[in-house]
Amino acid sequence: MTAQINRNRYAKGEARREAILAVALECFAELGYRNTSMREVARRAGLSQAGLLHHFPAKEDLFLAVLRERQQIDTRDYHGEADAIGSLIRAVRRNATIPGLVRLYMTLLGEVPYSDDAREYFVGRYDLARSLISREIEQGQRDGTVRPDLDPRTAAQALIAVADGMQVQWLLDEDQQMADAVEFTWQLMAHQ
Amino acid sequence: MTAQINRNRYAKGEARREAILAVALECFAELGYRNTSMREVARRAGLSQAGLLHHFPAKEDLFLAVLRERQQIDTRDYHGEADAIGSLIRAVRRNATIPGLVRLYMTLLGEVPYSDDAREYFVGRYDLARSLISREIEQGQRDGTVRPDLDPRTAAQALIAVADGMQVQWLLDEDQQMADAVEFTWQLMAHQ
DNA sequence: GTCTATACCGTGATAGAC
DNA sequence: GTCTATCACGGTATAGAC
Repeated sequence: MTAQINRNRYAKGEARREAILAVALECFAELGYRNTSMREVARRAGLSQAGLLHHFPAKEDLFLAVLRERQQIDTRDYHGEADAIGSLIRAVRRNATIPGLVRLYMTLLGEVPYSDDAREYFVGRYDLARSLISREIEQGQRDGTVRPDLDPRTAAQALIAVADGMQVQWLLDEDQQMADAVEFTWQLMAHQ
Repeated sequence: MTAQINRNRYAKGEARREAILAVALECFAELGYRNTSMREVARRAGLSQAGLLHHFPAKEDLFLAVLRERQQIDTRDYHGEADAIGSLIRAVRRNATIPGLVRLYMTLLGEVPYSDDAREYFVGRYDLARSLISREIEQGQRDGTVRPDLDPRTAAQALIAVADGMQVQWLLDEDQQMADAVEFTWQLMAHQ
């Protein structure tokens, strides 16, 4: 990327791109992917539809860019924390406080069967989470804080699954305490 | 509905409707909801687009009909079984063998944030599952087969969440043993 | 109940001027 | 980089024959 060589040359274009991306994320979360038109994104971003297409040649590209942005956030969140399971629980708890975020997540999930980009995003995300969490479970088993009879990989899968599944239930009824259910499951895995 | 008064009068129309519905379900599972056109459904069902519109005036109506059909199947499956948790695990295991079914499920879930019909369907589905499963957990606690310190409702939520969450992971990688993860979680809840 | 034909409008996408 | 103009397609709708 030449952006670092001469930042000013692309600064304006980059700023535009970022602004569009923020609008797109807002639209996807608010209206859903399929109910969001390029014209609406363009309107909210203050340029014409063709102007928008200069930055993102296809709607799919907008979708992809949103995915990539989220991936950066995820990776940073996970790597910044030594405590993968704690950060999973905290992330779930935090998600409930950010309007539209869980909606967006569900929208992205709904695209998985039909978009290779969406699949790629989630595969990477899950691989990372699974390996970090199962490693932590193994460590817990060595420390005697986690039941020694658990298969670390299955346990990690189950923990992540609870987090995802509870987002669905929360979306249907915001009274559902999604983080509590994840913590509950994690405590079941604790040494007896 | 007058269908019961004189069945023959509507038998042909009903058969057509059912055939269309089967095609629509196939299309949604294969192509996704948003990639399925009314014209394509009509083509596969062997009638014209206008003919299709006679039975289902809007695409949303097709979607709704698919939901209702699934709801019937679900209700029958759950009520036919005394063993709600066992039937949950069996359902998850069976889902992996029916092509497109998990895809369809994800597609429907993806519509939740934007379709009242989809929300209504899932709310009813989860309420039923949660109450049946939590009741069974309470019974297990009385029988001494389930840990007495568990909150039955939270445990039921977590079990359902694992089932849903594992479908996501399975969609990304069919090697994931989704039913095993549900069983694993259920065994964590067993009396120690 | 089903067809053909036709039309309206919103959508994603392209071409080419500035 | 942004625009106008234009396109083809899809969801929806209607009229009218059979």
